[in-house]
Amino acid sequence: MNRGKGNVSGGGGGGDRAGGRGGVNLPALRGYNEALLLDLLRSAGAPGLGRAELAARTGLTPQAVSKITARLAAEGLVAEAGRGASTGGKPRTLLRLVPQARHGVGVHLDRDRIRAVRVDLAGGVVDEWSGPLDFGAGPDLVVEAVLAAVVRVRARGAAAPPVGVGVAAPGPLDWRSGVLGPVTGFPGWAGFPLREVLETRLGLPVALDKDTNAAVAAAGGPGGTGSCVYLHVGTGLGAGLRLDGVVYRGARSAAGEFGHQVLRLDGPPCRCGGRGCLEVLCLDAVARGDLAGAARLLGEGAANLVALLDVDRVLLGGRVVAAEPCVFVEGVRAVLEARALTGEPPPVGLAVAGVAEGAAALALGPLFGHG
Amino acid sequence: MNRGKGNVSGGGGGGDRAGGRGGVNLPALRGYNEALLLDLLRSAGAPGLGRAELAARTGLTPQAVSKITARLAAEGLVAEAGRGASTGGKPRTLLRLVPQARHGVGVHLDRDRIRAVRVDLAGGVVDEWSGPLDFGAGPDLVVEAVLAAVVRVRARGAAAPPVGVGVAAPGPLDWRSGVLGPVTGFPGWAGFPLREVLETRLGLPVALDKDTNAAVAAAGGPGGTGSCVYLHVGTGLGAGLRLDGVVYRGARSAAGEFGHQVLRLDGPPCRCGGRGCLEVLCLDAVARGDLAGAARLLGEGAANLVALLDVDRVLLGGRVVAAEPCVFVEGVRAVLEARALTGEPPPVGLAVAGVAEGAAALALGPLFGHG
DNA sequence: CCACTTTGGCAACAGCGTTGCGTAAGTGCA
DNA sequence: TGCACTTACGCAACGCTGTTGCCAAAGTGG
Repeated sequence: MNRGKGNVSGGGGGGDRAGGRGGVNLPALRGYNEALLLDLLRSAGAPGLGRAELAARTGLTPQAVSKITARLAAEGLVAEAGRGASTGGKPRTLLRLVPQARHGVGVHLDRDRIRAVRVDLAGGVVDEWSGPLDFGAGPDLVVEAVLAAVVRVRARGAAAPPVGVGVAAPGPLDWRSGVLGPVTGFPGWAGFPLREVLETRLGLPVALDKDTNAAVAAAGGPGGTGSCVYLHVGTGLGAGLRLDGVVYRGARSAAGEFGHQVLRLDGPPCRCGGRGCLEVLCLDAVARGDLAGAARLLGEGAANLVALLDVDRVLLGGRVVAAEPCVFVEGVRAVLEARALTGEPPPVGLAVAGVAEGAAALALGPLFGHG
Repeated sequence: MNRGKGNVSGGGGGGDRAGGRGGVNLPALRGYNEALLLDLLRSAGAPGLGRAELAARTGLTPQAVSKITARLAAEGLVAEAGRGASTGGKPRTLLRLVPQARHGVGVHLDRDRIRAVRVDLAGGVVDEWSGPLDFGAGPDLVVEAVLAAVVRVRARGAAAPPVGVGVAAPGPLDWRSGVLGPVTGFPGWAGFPLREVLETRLGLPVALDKDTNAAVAAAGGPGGTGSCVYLHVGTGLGAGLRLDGVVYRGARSAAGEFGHQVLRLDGPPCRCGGRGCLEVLCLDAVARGDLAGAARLLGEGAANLVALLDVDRVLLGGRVVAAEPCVFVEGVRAVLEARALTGEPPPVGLAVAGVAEGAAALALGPLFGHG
């Protein structure tokens, strides 16, 4: 292992990922530093960064940065982009990411639709396609649908193949093994090794994750280091957690069960067996047409979560939210404001990027050292 | 930076810790791999591990492991410990950690007591001392008390100084800067740079953290990789989170506010301004003498948390729990059992190691690459 | 016009894990 | 008892990493 030679994605640590951390050898170190610089350049965005600035941020010497960026430039991932203002000496020659150098594909499997996007390294959508889907039709048909969707957005001709394909599916699923669980309403999926099947059929690395996790991966934007939660209100309630910049999935990939927190002991019974779960209360309010009330309830749940995890930002999404975005954003914000323990509550916003974009971001993750 | 030469603690990544990740150079790589092997040997415990086994677990070559362990042996951190059983060839010569090679000191500042321990590398308590403390007497007196406590447990004579000193204090406090916040009941502490002051006075690295974080760091035991929560019931309610093996502190070091989750909308008012917080409900039950009811309420809050974070293990501690441990463990366990969404609920136990031991573990963290 | 600052490349270097190969020390079978 | 085989592990040479020393380029400011 750790024979990564010439490929940027070779970094990350090596070793078996079962259990503890792996050892680091020189190819892994090289890959890590390359990914680190790529990540910094991606975060920096348009104007670009000078080599000296990269050196200061990473703690590497300017000479090392020059060597590494030269390798990245040789691979076409990085290019010079004019000069910056002088600070009393020679002006820095700016470097920027070349977004078109590589691509990633993301696929969102919803219960009744499929959407696929192809994104460049900057996260911009280059191509997209969506169509109907019957998730309940079972693995075989859905696999074919995914393959067809990937073909539709995949670059044709001589262009390089995508770095990887990210697939976002309804939970529960085991992220480590890539195997689906008993999806609510579609128990027939339980135990299907979707990631493995897709990797074989596509011949590409596949990242399979829950839709909420994909959403929060995209929502965070590139290179985010803070903590952020995505709250989804649709058929059910779910949460995606990005803690200290990385998606948190929990010991058994089951983290994010946000809807079954009890908000009202002795409240109405929930399908989970409990009573007074946020999901029951919130969806009941939605069914009654009381969106403001639903938003307040969602806010209470969000406030519990904000207090526990001290997050930077709260993002909302899902079909119910999309119907009346402002009502939900304002309702949640008001509750967070009222329940803030100290200081400012975290800002509340709408998840702008889609789930498919998030899945693509997960597929590109290893390139930037987030895999 | 990154000039670590000959010192094991030099690893970890280097670079400024503000913002993103740092770059890795050769000294940092060396330190990382040394810490990794030390961590594996610590986790392995008594019988020891062979070099070949270390190589298999890390992904490094056997030759690299031999070189690294030779360096560690030269520093006295590792020693050979007999031979293992043969598996068809030459039997492996076992290596084990030398617990006495280094020490760490942990100090627990409670509201009315101070306790200090000295632990060896295996986490075993070598020396301990405790005495009364008036945390409200203010920073100056408490700093003197800490210094005195460290002197009492510190190894005398020619022994090497401790690797570091960990201090656990009531929150809120800012872990990154080492500055205390407005501690509940003792607002005079707000803004006091305890870590900096102690580092100057002691001449040793100091790790300052919330008591709940220290508790969960110890509770996890050495080298844990799963997710674990520690729930504290004392004057208030608090939680320490260890997610994927590392202590999670949140964006502003405020994570773990477990007591102010709303369990009963329109319940009794709480000092935080909300209504029906777990803390109010639970402590009211305690005040009424209804410990079983308090345990059930704690269980409901724990179940919310378990569902959200998918933790492996739940640990209980604090004076209220200590009064009737079995009632709380059984009560929480019963609720988790009833509210388990799928599969087995995580086991519930008592936090056996103390907070001071956890503080010491935080001080030893950098040695094992957990800093 | 010149001193100064800052950027960034070339070449030699120290140090990391890796490769190739030899030796030590067991097991298993005839 | 003898021999083939397996496994563990060290020595020496090596390739590749980031680092250091030095120098050219390209600005600013008096």
